[in-house]
Amino acid sequence: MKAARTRRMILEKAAGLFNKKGYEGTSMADLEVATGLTKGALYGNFPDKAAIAGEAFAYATRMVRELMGNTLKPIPTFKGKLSAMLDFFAQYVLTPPIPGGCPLLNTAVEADDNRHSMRPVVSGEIMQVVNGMAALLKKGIRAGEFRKDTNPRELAYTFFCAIEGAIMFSRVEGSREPMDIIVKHCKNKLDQISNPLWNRKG
Amino acid sequence: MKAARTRRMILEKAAGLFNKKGYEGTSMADLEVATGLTKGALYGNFPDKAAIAGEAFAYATRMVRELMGNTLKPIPTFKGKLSAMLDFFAQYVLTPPIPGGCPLLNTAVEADDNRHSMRPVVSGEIMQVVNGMAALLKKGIRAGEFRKDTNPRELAYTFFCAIEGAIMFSRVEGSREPMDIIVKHCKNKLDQISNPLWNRKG
DNA sequence: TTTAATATATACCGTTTGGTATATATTATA
DNA sequence: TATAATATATACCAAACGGTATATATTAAA
Repeated sequence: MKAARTRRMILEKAAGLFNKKGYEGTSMADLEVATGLTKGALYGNFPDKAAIAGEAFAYATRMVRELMGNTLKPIPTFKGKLSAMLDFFAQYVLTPPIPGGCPLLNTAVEADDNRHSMRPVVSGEIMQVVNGMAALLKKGIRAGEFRKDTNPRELAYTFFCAIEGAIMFSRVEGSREPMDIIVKHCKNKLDQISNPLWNRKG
Repeated sequence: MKAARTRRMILEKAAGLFNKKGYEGTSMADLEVATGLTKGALYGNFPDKAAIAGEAFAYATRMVRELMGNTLKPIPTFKGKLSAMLDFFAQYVLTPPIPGGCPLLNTAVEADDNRHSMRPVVSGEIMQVVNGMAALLKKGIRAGEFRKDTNPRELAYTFFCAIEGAIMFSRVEGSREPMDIIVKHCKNKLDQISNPLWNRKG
């Protein structure tokens, strides 16, 4: 069927639009222009605007997750993976994989008071990222890369929140500086929790 | 003049509305309901919707700044002030002074791609907060509370970004847990940079 | 208390909103 | 290639949008 390709194209364009302009700020007319289609085609593939936005968010997070997965896969050490993860998020500032910055941040801020149905969805996606970071820290401890008194959960939460805050800060300021400071700080922390043997290694 | 009180009342209601529902998500009809006034009164006091939103943001940040200033004023030590600052931001999660969470976060996320004119305004407000934190750290170093190898600017950026990310996280999850973890982490950091004499003091 | 100035309400404007019914292309199957 | 199924375009809808002109209250000054 042709619809499958069309659906994907719509979601790709919609993901960027909603991420940049928000749900209320994006009109069906905007989607017509971005996709080069008409309302007939859009409503033929999706029941309504909310469905497009919902699937577009799922598309966006899947894209980012896949991209990050591919980036981390070849890296041998857990410290290296975490460091690359920080660099990956740091990219969000000027060259985000989905135009408009981090879909988690944008959708979370929009969904905390409005768009109630999106809250558990966004929350779940965030938990996946944080749990992923915590898992890397745990494995790193077991592998002897990190000190045993490291608190994986606390550190994962801290890294994630600092990075998301830095995305907000850097994007509104139009400068990489805040993000660079946060990434540097987090990498220092990674060095601090590293066992001497592994320091300067990954 | 009566207009002064009316203006203030409009801004007070508008600040909460825009902070909760965003600029695009808030209609003039919403403002009529919230204020109990009609369009005639609203447009008699402000030229257009953008002006209301702009002044409402200024109102919101001024309120928060005054509230925080009064909270920190009676605290004697710089470490105590910084600790109270963390607690103050932590409040944002469930009982924000302006309904809808942190105006800096909400407006920044909305303004990075849309509402271009608001970007320098939000950026300026954020820098005030970060510079305020950095100033407290610097004074704390000079007063002997904090170690001399502390980097005030880097730490202020990190605290601020972590807290803002935690506000986003906690609000979308509807739980204080992420924020509590970040506040605990930041306070630990404050202990780490404290000189032994001052530790456990304030 | 009258009057001039100010502030608010009412009624309306053109445009845009999300969404639908239906006609027309475009596919894939036989 | 004829045909049935699918996909897209066109034309339209009522409602809501931001904003305005003007009439009516309300306030402050004389």
